[in-house]
Amino acid sequence: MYHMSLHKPKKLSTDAYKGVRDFFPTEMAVEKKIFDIWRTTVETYGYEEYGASVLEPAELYRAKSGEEIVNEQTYTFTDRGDREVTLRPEMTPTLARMVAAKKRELVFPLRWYSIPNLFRYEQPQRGRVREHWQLNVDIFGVESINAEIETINIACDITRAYGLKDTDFEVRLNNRKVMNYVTRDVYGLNEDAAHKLSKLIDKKDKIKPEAFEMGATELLGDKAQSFLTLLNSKNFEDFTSNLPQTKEEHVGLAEIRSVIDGLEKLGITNVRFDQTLMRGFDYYTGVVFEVFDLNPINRRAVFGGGRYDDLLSLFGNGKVSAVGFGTGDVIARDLMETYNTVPSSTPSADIALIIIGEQNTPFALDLAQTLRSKKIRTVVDLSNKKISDQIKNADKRSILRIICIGDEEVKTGKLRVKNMSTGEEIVCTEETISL
RNA sequence: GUGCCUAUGGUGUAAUGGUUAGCACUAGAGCUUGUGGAGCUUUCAGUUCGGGUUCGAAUCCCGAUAGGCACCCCA
Repeated sequence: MYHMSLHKPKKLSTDAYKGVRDFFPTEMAVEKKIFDIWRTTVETYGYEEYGASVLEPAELYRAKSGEEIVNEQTYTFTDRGDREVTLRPEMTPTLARMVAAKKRELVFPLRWYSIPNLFRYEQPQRGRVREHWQLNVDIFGVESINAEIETINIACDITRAYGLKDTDFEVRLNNRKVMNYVTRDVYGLNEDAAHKLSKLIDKKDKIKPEAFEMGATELLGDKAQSFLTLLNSKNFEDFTSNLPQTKEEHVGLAEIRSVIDGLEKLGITNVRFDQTLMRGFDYYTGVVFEVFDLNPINRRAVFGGGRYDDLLSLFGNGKVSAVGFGTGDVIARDLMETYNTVPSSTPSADIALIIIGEQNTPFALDLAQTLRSKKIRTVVDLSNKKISDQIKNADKRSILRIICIGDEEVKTGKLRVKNMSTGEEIVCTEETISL
């Protein structure tokens, strides 16, 4: 126990801390179901689970994300040894650290997944909380776009397992190589201007067309109009034909084409090239993708990921090609609620033992052990209440079967297993009992 | 960090500025000491907090706090 204020007994709030969730058994059952979908799906692709501590040195994120993000958007504190510690806001740096650490002894290609809880210090709103659980799926050591195809395939399998049909969602693709080619080679921007332009593209759907056009003109001058035409291309073919003539197809475009073709061969046709898809991370180097629910109520991406071939070089161990994605439990819940596929809860036990008369408790406890040894989930009613109350209680918990244990049963050893939905009773003994 | 909205028992809700703040659900007790789902009786429990206006505030005003939503940001 901890000390409460001695002079002023103030009631403690029963609310969970801002932006984090309590999981009461009803909610926990749903959470477990989500994790179960994640685990069983990725394991059919041969992925292995890994884990790590929620605590990381703050510098792990500073290296990549910058001072401001660590200070303002993470939970960071100083420990007793004056170390800056951060509650992990994402898993990828931890994963990169782990893979880099054992790079020489790991067998590639590596297929790893994890379900970490992640923390972000932000204003909670729909689809966004301060602590969430996220499935992270990554494949290391595959240079070809088959890695992209595999991970997107997994993402689609999981989305379907949530209860969505292929017509309910859409995979959106882009390629950093293409965007770099467009901004640097085609429009001749320097790194800084290219970065600004990609931020602007990211905002395109959120700001007014005039504001977007103005921003584009600022960066591109008289080339802005041709850029706008390019960016407003309706589809992939349209986009490639709006690009200025080049001798041969750019490698980034070829990758996109291959991913779309490869997925189509696997029966995934709800894939669309989206030239405005940027994703916030700077570390992506190739194909980036998101999965979106087409129902506008869920505005946030269901999945997001891409290729990040350079990240491991942060740890000075050379490059390792990598493709991965993440998806959260919050959006999974939102989707299952939207599509009415939230799994119903299952009873906590297969059978309830009802005790009539306290003197019969030892017999019931012994019988319970026998049942459990037969893998029958057994709960003993220890309330000493009236028989009707005990039966009511079992009924409220949707426990399908009961046995009443009174003087008569203890004396004769004859037990009656009652089925609560049919009312049917089966006579047996402790030795012959089964469900 | 900014803006908008909201705040009544555990939950969901009702109450032209004017009775003792009503109802439903849940939970507890009972009608019912060997068989449940129904019904009836009954108990516990509420105007977020602090000011102000008024003869009178759950109701109107101001502030605080909390929550939701959106922006910012998005790993």
